[in-house]
Amino acid sequence: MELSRASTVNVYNTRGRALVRVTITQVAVHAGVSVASASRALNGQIASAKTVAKVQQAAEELGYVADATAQSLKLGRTNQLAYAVADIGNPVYVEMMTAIERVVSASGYRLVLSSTGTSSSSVDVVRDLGRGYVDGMILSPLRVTDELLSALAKTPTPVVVLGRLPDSATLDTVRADSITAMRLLVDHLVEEGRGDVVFVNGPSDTTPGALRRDGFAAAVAAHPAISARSVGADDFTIAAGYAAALRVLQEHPRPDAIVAANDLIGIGSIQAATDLGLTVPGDIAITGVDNTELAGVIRPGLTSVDLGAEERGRVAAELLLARIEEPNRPAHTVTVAPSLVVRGSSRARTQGPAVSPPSHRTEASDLNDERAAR
Amino acid sequence: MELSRASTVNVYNTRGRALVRVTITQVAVHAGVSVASASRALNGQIASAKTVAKVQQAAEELGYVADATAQSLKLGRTNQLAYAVADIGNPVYVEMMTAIERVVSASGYRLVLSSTGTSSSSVDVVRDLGRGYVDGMILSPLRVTDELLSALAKTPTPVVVLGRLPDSATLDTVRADSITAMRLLVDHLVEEGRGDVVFVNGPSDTTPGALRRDGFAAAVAAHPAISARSVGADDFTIAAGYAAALRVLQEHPRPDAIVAANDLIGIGSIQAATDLGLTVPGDIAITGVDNTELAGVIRPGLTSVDLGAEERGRVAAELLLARIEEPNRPAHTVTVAPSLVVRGSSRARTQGPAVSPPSHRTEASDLNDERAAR
DNA sequence: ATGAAAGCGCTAACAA
DNA sequence: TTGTTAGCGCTTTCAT
Repeated sequence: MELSRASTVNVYNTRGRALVRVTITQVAVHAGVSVASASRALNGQIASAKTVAKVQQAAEELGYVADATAQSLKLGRTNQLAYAVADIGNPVYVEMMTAIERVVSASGYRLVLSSTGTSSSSVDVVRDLGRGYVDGMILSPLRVTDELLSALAKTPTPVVVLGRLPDSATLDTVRADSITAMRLLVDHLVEEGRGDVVFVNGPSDTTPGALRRDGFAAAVAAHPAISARSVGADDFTIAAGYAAALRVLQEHPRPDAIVAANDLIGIGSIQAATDLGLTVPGDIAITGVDNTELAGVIRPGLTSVDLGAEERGRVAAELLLARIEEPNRPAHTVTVAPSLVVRGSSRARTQGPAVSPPSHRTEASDLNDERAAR
Repeated sequence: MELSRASTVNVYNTRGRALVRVTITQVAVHAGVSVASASRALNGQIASAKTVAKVQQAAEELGYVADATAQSLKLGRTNQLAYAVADIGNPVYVEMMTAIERVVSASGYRLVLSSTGTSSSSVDVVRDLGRGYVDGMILSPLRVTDELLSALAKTPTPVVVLGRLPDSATLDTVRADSITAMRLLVDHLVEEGRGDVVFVNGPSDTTPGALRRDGFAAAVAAHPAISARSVGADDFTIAAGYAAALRVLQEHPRPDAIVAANDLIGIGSIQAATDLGLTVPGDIAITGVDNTELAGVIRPGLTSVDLGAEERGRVAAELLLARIEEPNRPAHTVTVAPSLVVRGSSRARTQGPAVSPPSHRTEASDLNDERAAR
């Protein structure tokens, strides 16, 4: 094992730790009953009070905990569900995870998070989770390939997909409505008097990238008077958004609005504009997508369209629980409606610095900003 | 199942999905061999080429995947490790997770993330993971209680703790050096001519909160000439930091420096100062802890002390792998040295807006800013 | 090289 | 109410 030269390492004697696993057989022997009685006593099945007492004391004394793999093998379920997501660095996925966790833990499941991004592909993750580690999984794939669809079709484990799938795939799915979302943003900018809009996308070979690009194209088509085009950032991150926006803002003529494909790109765009000495929204209006907490925290506040991450997570979890309960039920596709949240970054006039807490859409202080959509 | 009124729901017919799990027995029958031969063929044990071919084809045709729980029960290991963390919304934990994942996946383990924050306590998580779901775990507890120490002592699963433990606990541990970290920050601020410093802590009943508070107190004790005090934010978040800083900055006399207990509180403090019409660093210098990506992204850049999250994660993973391999080895405590990263938020004079990409400490553009520590 | 059989730790059906 | 026993799916001796 290599350790950094900068580190200090101390070594202590290991106390005698109980690295051995105590089994139910040992508990039964210790309590003077059969393993069946021990199992029943431990699981609240019918057993005499005397037996229960003896077994519980024996279990306590020996530090018994039931082995999860043996229990799972016998019972055919693990009481574990997985949320598999590519990019846990994006706050919107953390928000979804929190919503999912709330629902599944209320139903007695533990949620484990599988990060598909780093070393393994989503296909590997689906295959692996399909081996019985979990009773069901919620998948947020960044790219939907034929290989992934085939893995999804083959896995015996119930799956719910967050994101768009081809119509041919009849799986439970929860989707955002990118078309409406982009229309809300473009309509808003046009209302605010912007006429030269650039869409700063993430990678367009990802599902969200393709959908938001198409949504933007459809939205601007409804406004023949404005000028619009798209560029791509390398990633859905602040740094990539910064780099892409820097290029866009140094062109001539400079656009008067940037529609970023997500909040991170939008925040990078605000920083780029500020570093170029431009004012937001005076010189340039900037909007994001996802309405993450950061959008309310940055100055100026980032106008963003809320894709309902919390609701999508919650619904996905509910669909998964329903499918586990009834494996052959028809597949559902749920589309969650977006809503626009207008903040300072896209208004026609700048407001003076006001003392108000950074707000998120769930906070009352934000309600003034919010506009209903659809 | 309840669905939001705003949502659209479509229902399709379910294609006949293979919800049944195919076992190795079925593969063996299909291939015309015994289960033992099938197992050997599948696992690369000695078997004739003919047998291997037959078995592999049968497995392919039937879509066989070995059941994880049965395999785990038989082999006594799961090939899974867990990272249990309270607050996955904090980017520093994501950074650690990424480092951990890199190490463990190189050794053939899958990493699962257990979020201890939301519904269950860390004690529950330790107990649950100790049931055999995983071969080992890395724990980042926010609070170290006697109950947690007792659960840690009892679990048969190898554990590495990220954070400080009482000296009586002889477990593998990886720690940051809060004392040195806070000293680096305070020394830097004094050098820059600041003389009235407020420490905006997170909850001081957490381990990081207590350590950073003590570190700050020790650091200011070395500078009798400056005035210093501490206040507490409700949480290690941007919003809580904003609220706490707002209070501090409205007092008279106003301090000329804020030392925030982490970057999120520091960013909230910058926003609060800006919203009050103060300039950073002109009117007030602000520093953070953790050197997360956000510190390089915000304007002005947030001076921060890097606690070595990447290294701590990597070392923790290495310690865990070493312990799994050799369960009775002596316990190691590794302390990772901090380093100061100076950015615009704490300099004596403000620099004009410069066009440079948002930088993180790993990027070359940041090297100019960085000062070696220790 | 292959097959029969034991057994990982647990729960549940059946008998007593 | 309790104990005996089968068996979840897999790997691995042990014979052959």
